[in-house]
Amino acid sequence: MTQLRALNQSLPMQLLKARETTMTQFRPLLREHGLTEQQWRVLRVLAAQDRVDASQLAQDCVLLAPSLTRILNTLTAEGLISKSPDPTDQRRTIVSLTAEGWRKYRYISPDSELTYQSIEQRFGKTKLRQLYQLLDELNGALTDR
Amino acid sequence: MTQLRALNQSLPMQLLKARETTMTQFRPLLREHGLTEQQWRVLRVLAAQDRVDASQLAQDCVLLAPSLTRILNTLTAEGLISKSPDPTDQRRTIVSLTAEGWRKYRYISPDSELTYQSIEQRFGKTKLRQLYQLLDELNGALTDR
DNA sequence: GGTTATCATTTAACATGTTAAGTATTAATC
DNA sequence: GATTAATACTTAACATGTTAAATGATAACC
Repeated sequence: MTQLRALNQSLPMQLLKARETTMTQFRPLLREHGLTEQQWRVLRVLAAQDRVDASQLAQDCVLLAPSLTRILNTLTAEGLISKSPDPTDQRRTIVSLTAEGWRKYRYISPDSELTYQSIEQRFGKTKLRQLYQLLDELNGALTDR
Repeated sequence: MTQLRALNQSLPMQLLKARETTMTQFRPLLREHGLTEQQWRVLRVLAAQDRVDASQLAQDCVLLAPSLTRILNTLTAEGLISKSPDPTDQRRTIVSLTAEGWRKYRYISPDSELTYQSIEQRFGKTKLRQLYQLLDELNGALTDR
C-alpha cells in the first residue's frame, strides 16, 4: 500500500484534487451570481427541505457550526434566508429561504443542472455511479457506527 | 441522473464528505504535533523530492500560490524549511527541508503510515485501488488536455 | 426543585481558500 | 536592444476552516 500511495499520492490529496477539479466546473457560474460555493450549498439544501434547524443544515452542507453562523449572517443580510427560533426548543434556530432566496435558487438552478449533466456525460454515468458507491462505502467504513 | 444526485447529494459534496471523513483520521495526529493539514502536506512533498520550486510545490500540494506563500512563511519561521532563489531564474524560489524539518517529518511519518494502513484495512485494498482509479479518471475526464 | 450536565449556537483567534492587483524577472517581438 | 508580453511570486481583502471558549437553554440527576 505504500506503493499504491507513492504512485497516486495520498487519499486525502486525491480526494482534494478531484473535488478541486469538480468545483472548477461550477466556480464560473457561482461567481457570475455572486455566491460562494458554501452559500450555494446552503441555498440548495434549503430548497430541498425548507425549514431546517441550523445543526441539521450544517450536517447536510458539510459545514462546521462557526462557518455556518457567518454564512447565515451573510445570507440574511442579503435577504436570501430568514432565521426564526424553534418554539419547541429555544436553543435551536430554524432556517428557511425567503421569496428572494427561492427566486435566486430557481434562477441559478438550471445552469447548475447543465453543469452536472456535462460532468456526467464526460465522466460516464456508470463510472459516476461507481464513484458514488465507493465514496459512500468509504464513509461507512471509516465512520464508527 | 437527477435521481442519482438526489439520492447521494452532489458530487462535490460527496467528495467533500469523503475527504472530511478521511481527514478526521489524521487530524488528532497532526494537532498533537502542532501542524495543520496543509503544513504536513508541504513537509511530505518536500521529503519526497527535496529542492522543489514554489510553483511545483503548490501544484503537488494542491495549494493556491497565495496560501503557499503564507504557509512557507510560517514553516520558515518555525525553522522547518528554507527558501533560496533559483540561480537560473531569479523569479523562482527553491524550497527544501531543514535538518529540523527532516527530523520532524521522520518523527511523525510512522504514525501517519499507521493511519493509512488502518484506512486501507478498514476500507479494503481492492476498493481503495478502485477509488484511486476512478478519481484519476474523473480528473482526466474533466481536465481539458 | 435546585444543581449539574448536556446541547445548540455564537464569538474569538488564527490558518487557509479565493480572487484581484502589484512587483520583479525573464521571454518574445520588432 | 528597447518595448511589450508572459511568468513567478507576493500582497491585499474578504470568506471559510478549525479549535477553544462563551452563552443561553434544556435535560438529567439527586
